[in-house]
Amino acid sequence: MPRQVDHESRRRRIAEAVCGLADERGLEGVTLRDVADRAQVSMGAVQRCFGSKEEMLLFAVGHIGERITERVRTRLKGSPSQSAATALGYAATEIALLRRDHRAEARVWLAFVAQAAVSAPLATTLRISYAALQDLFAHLIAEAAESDPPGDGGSAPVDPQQEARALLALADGLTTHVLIGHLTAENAADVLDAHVAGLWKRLSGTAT
Amino acid sequence: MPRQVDHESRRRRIAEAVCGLADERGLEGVTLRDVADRAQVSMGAVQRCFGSKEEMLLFAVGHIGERITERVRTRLKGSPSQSAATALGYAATEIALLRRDHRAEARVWLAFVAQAAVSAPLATTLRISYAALQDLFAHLIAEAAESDPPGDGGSAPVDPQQEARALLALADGLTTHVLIGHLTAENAADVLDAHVAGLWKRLSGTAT
DNA sequence: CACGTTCCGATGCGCTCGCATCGGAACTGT
DNA sequence: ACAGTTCCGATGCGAGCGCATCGGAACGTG
Repeated sequence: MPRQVDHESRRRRIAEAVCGLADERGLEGVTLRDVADRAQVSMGAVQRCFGSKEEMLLFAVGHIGERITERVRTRLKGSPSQSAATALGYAATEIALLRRDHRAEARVWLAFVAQAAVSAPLATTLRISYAALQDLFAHLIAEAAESDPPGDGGSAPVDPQQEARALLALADGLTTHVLIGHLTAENAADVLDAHVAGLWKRLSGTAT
Repeated sequence: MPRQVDHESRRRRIAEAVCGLADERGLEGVTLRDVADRAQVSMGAVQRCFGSKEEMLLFAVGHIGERITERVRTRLKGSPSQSAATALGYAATEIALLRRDHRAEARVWLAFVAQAAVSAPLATTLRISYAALQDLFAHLIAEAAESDPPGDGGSAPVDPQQEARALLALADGLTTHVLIGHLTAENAADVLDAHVAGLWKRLSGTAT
């Protein structure tokens, strides 16, 4: 068993290179040669790690998806004591990738999403991440709902899944609008905060 | 003044071809040759109409942007008698491009949005459409607010611009999630309806 | 220490791309 | 009719792409 190489770490490094290029020039600007250059490996190495360009992109999108999901999860675990509402706000802000240092991730994610609209395998990979995030949010909302039940009327039958869908879509839309410069990051943060506040109010009952 | 050709209509035809291809294969799949084929003109004609590929894409995105905005405007003018809330709901549904026959437009739009994240001129063009839509929504919301003022407390200082931003972002996010198959069109419609209903309730006062 | 296996950097191939070029068709004004 | 202008279809070019190929370097094993 001769010379062995840690394929997995190399694949991850290549994925990072893919993301860097996709951030700067869009998905169309991602070529095998440039990826190899940026990852400081030769083209041959890239070809050995991935059977084709598509396989490489698929791995990259899965990689970044995991990274985002993991960051949200970490954010939640890191501060379990605070109220569910606060946690929800943080998580939503995190998912909206509003911080400047996450702008790159957002651009890459958007590029993949657009491509997924015409590529079935890519769409499948993306759905995994979205499903994970939606579930995460839904559980968080359900938890908040039962830890702080409606005051009296018990009127609003808040559906955690539905609310999670809304929150996720809103965060995604806001991120997109910030990326193309239609909104500022503050605009988006305000909208998101207001939405979370509204959700929180509905959870804790209709009373003021 | 020799042979004259209706450049404008030709440009529009070419733009339609661009959209058709972008819908089927994504923006990367749009080549001058294929565009010419689909538009039933020669490559030379395309090159004469547009100085470069980028210019062609820019025109195409402006074209489809106008088409969407115009459709929403028409939808509103067509039924001016109904309540502002109902109109808002219709407009939002329209903008979310949820109907199956608008799926193509949605895919094309998404492709351009993603590209705009790394292309300044494209972003500028897109912002025009988004600004128009946001203003449209904001005016509609403001109108609804004054035609149906808060019942008593007059507490909630609903900001039309902010609400318009939220609605637009939510619609965009939902459209995206439907496109990649994370949500069904019904899911999205439900979420959108619920959001509009919530907004309406906030407009007409905090009372049940 | 040689052998066998695994790995990869360099190179080449076939293809497609956007764009430039140009000769002739199409058409109007005289 | 004919000259002048506008238009466009065909063709060529250089560049860049993804992928296949292969000879040799690197390294565990007997």
